[in-house]
Amino acid sequence: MGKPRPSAPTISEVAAAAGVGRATAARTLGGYGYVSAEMRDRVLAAADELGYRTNQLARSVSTGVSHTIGVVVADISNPFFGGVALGISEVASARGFDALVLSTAEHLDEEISAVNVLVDKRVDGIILSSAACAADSTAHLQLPNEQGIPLVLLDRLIPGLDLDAVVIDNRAAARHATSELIRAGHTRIGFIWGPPVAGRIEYRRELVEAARRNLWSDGERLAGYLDALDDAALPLDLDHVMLGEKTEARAYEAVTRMVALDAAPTAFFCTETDALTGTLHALRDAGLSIPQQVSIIGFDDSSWAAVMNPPLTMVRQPMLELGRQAAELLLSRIDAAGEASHAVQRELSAEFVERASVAPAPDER
Amino acid sequence: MGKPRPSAPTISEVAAAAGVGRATAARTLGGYGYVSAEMRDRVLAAADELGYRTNQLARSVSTGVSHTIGVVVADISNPFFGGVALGISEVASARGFDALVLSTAEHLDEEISAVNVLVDKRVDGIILSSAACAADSTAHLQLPNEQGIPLVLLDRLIPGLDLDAVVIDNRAAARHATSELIRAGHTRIGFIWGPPVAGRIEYRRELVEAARRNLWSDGERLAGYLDALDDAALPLDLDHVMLGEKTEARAYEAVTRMVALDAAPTAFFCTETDALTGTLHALRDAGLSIPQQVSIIGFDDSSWAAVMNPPLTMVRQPMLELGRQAAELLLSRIDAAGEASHAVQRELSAEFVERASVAPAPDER
DNA sequence: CTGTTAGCGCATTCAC
DNA sequence: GTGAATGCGCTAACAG
Repeated sequence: MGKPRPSAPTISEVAAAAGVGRATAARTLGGYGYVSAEMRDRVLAAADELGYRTNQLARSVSTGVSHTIGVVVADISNPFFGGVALGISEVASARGFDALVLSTAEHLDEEISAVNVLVDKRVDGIILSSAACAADSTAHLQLPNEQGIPLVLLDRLIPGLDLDAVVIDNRAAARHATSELIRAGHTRIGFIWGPPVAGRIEYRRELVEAARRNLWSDGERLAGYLDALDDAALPLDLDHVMLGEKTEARAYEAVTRMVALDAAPTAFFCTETDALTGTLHALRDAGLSIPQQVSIIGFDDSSWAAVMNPPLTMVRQPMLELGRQAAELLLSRIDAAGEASHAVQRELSAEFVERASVAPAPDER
Repeated sequence: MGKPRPSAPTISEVAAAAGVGRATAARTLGGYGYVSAEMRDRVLAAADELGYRTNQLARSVSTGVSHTIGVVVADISNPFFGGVALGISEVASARGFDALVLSTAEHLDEEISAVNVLVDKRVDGIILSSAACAADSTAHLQLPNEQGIPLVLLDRLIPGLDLDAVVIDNRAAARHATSELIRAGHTRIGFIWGPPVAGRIEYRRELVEAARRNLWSDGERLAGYLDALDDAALPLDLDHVMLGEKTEARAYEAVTRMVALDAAPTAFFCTETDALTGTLHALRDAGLSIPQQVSIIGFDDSSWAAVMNPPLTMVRQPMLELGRQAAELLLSRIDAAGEASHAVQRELSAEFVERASVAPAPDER
């Protein structure tokens, strides 16, 4: 037993010091059961005399409740997940729960080990934003439930699975944004941040297929873009959708390539912050001005977007609310403790923030 | 004993199923002590037959080690702390530790209760960015050490206390940024994000005093600004430093007021993102162009800064590295387990990222 | 109301 | 090598 700690007084020591039985000390210190006022005072006095602090770990193994929830996201430094994490901890801590947060860098194997760690640490529940897409490779998402630990999916659904989830209506948001561009007269709209496929894609069907094999949220945004095109009976130009690795640098390249096309897009819809900054960079280097020559709409509003020149029209996601609702749902599951009931899926809607980066399409050149 | 869990097999059950003693099962499952190959195989087989998972909580109460560290910051949704948190979890998880992260909203009472929670949950160490400034109100920072739990301060020092810490050289960074403005010919430089004092301030001494009663990092940045002014023998104009609540809205008001002055600043140094966006807003509404009419330097570089018009010159803080080093220091303390040795204070330096928002001061009007 | 006693799941000492 | 026995700090029946 390696116990290097300076000692940390136990309940027994407090009981001894107060001259009462362990149970009495345990009751007053644990705040349960009956105990007379004077006994309590003696115990309390002895307790803070010795500097007693409850060992929650020991309590947890005894009660089976850790008052800790697990949160697994791709990247806690991403403002989106940061906002979500804050929302979660707000409601969790108000109810006496703390969050163990793990980042997976979007790697499935890290996600799997994160879930294992959380289960082993006996968290009372898990909120997880999965990188898994296909319904295969999702065995780790079953594990918690098998162990009686509620799990709620965050921001990304897994099509085949019937699990609790709280997400954003990405598809509707993307459809709306794209249609706003169309309404302004644009017919050639670049979609930045496509599915990360390697080769070239020839048919729409392949595109949809590729999207479906990736992050749910990304796929939904692409679907919304396609919806809007269909609504307006506009053709899909595969040269106008970015494919490949999702980095700012690749977005830059993609946009640079697109603006050199004969049928260059006159507007861009960027589905993530890095996609947007890459696009902005490319547009500047190409000498194109916003919104006179090209219109633009981004995703993930930030205080920066409002101070740009021009202020950028954005799709704002309710990150805090997403976190809060996920936490509330999870806590209600924890309260219900195993009572079966089918999966709940909540969908929050994103807000369209209109500013000044969308203008009527320029005349055809 | 409320144990609603579907059962979770224990080491004893595995031992029984494998037909060996508990200890043998414990040894192979715990990976310690001697055990013959065939016994091990039997145990392992029984283990995954039953779906055995180690109860780390129970192990922790037994060993006194939880393999969990606590991280307490003001706001996990702030990209700065998000970056720090990522850095921490990178090195922590590589060593088998997970992070319990708590946000305090810069409230001292929440910070205190956060520390208590962490101590009670028996984390192996704590990394904390404190809102405490004066050396009073810091009793909670002693608690962990008394309990044998290492604590390392992050980003903010507490002047009176001799604790481990990893910080940024805010003063030097601010001094450098300000001096760059001076070098460009500016003599009236606005400092946005001052100490949050209520009334009016008449003397430099009061200003320094007010800063000292607040966040260490903020005070250092102000000190660096003052240093640069002194270096150049420039007078301090108290009307050029923002006082009051630190919000984007107040920054907007402060800048709006400053640009209306007879002796209006021709440059601004903004020490935080919200201060910067507030300033940018105010400048735009005042019809002032950057950098022709006013130069500007911000703190906390972001990918947005590079795509602004003009690209903004910024002070970039090594957030990830700050987190990594704090975690490394903490883990080394955990390894050392109580061996006394005096406090280590590491100081990382911020990087000055020169872009295009600083230009020579316009001619005096 | 109080104290005795028996767990919780795992680690660890010590005879066999 | 192996397994019985004891302990970690706390909760929780159960008598008194």
